[in-house]
Amino acid sequence: MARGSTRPTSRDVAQAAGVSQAAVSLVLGDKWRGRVSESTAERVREAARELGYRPNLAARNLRLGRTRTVLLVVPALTTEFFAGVYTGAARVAAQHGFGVVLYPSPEGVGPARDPFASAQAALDGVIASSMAADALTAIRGDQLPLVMLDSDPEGSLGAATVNLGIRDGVRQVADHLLELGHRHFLHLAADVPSWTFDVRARELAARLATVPGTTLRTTAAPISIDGARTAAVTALARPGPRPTALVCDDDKLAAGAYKAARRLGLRVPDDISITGLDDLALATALDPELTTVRLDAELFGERGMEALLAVLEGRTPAEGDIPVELVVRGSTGRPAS
Amino acid sequence: MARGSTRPTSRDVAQAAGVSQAAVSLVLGDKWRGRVSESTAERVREAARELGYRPNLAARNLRLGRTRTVLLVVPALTTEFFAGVYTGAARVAAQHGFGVVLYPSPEGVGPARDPFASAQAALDGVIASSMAADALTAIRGDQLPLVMLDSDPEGSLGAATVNLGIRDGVRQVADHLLELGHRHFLHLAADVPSWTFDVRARELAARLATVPGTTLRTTAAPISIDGARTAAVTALARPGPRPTALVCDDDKLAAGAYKAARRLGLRVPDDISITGLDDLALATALDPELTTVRLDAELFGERGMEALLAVLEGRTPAEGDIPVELVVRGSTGRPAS
DNA sequence: CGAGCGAAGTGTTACGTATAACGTCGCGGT
DNA sequence: ACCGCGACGTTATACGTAACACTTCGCTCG
Repeated sequence: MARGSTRPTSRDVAQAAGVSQAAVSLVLGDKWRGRVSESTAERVREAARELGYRPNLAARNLRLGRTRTVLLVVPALTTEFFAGVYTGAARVAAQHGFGVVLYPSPEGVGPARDPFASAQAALDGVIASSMAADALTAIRGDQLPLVMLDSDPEGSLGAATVNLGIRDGVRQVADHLLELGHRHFLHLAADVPSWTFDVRARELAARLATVPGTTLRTTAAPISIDGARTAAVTALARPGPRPTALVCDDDKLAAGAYKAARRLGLRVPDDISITGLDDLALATALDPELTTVRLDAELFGERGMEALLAVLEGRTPAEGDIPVELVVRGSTGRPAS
Repeated sequence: MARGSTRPTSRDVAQAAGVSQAAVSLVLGDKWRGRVSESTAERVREAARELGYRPNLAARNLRLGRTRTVLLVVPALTTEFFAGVYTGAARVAAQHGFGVVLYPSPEGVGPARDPFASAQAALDGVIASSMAADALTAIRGDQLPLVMLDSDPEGSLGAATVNLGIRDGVRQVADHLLELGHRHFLHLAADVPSWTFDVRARELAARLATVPGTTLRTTAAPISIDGARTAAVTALARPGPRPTALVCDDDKLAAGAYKAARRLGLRVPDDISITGLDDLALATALDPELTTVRLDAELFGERGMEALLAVLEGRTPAEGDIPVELVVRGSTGRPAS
């Protein structure tokens, strides 16, 4: 189905309205006050409507060297978390006349070298979360303004960063469990090399190290419910004193931990306390409901977009982590002494 | 942080290599066989590398009138289902040298009129799922080749459609429950006006109508776990014979149904059988695991992309629904007679 | 009465690329 | 001696838009 004849251009509209192309551009660009009479303006608008004229954005982008469009790169679409990030970013963007386009960073989908090769045509900047280093340098090579979400402020090659208060969240989880009397911990860690997960491990270890008599073991698992289940079953079956608290890197891993506990005949929270991180819908679908750390994904997206706008306008982005909140539900309790 | 000086153009590369801009275009476009000597070609490539040259895609798009980029519009990012759709579409696209960009159709994020206003600059076509009718006509107005996912073949204004075998899936669910002996059904329906949900309702009603003595009630709920819980609690508490089978429009609604059952003191599946549709990770995180219909999201995405490529090349897209599969787990059983 | 000014436009150019059309040069064939 | 041709490039142009610089004309003001 070929594109009919060919799309009408502003020149076609001009001819139909009996004016010059420049006049059409002025009218449709809303810059005609005092330059074109109301009657001619209306004639132009009418002609445009008649022909079904749509400006060719490739041409406009070329002319203006700017697109009012931004790319949001997300690690994967497997959780609703990034849906929230997108929503927040899109809201702020819309307020400033910007659009947001998503690019899930491919994992096994073609070479990682061309995340934007295709889209870059229409981009003013990039917001990226947990991105491979080579892709990162590719963007920097493109000189595209870049904001990193939840990334190492040191290693981000000078790009602006916006971070959640993950460290604070992990500390709150640790404090909560310590207060309940737990001393033997298992950390179910995400099997993904990323700063945001490194921080979780470091902070948990650091906090527990301040309390004498605590033990901490760690096991890594892929971020999937069944991967987590397998890893947790193995780790919990190991000899030695069984941990009474299972700290998971995110809610999905926690869901796997529930399955592991069921399989081993352990009751939550009587035999073992479980915590997550994210506060997804999944958290309240579990039985008992999951004690977790609520991350405000939308606020995260908003702050990311605001930072990018700041960079685009030559300002310095705001600093400071986004606060998080411990949500205590039924999956944590006192350990059986 | 301004863009350094300004990006190097092909002309800059030409000057550095001591050739014309046309030669640069030929070499970098890999069309130089028999037109440029190997040594000059190498000199051009070297200069391009040196300057860090990247072609301006806006200019290229303008020149070629084509972008090798495609937009995937998804209704929301709240489930992993569309992650699979994207993965499949991107895989096929990559094999054909195309890229895919995502656009979550905004719900309350700015006017619905500009889903692509921003991105359209760089698009050859659109794959869209459950799209509002006005946005649909907007695309058609843009003359952009369009493939609709899971949409009414009749009402799609002549656009190509690729559909899952939802009807077949619903019929399998109904058959399974009827076979177990259920006669009193509650349909927990998604509160979203969309063909894909209409079909579920129609097919379920049609199938049950063929068996004398069955009853079917319906209640609508927003697609969220807690929205579904509320709706299900209300519906199940209504007077009259309590349904023994609860058919949910998707897995997320089913998770809400579990919560409702817990709240009402009903055991699954002894007191009530529950079914979902999607087979998300959520399905096996529930206790007992959910009987549901597995949709092959990746295959769905692949078929969608293949259809769009067919349209772009003037071919006729393949026909036929994508098969689905009933997965029986622990959430369905015989009703207490 | 002429300078000046605002309204209402138009002519032209540039953005960076891809490619069709055009040169030039040396050499082999007749 | 001259034509033709392949190798190696270059020149020129168009894609559709936005915006700068300019023109024309009727009026007002000093």
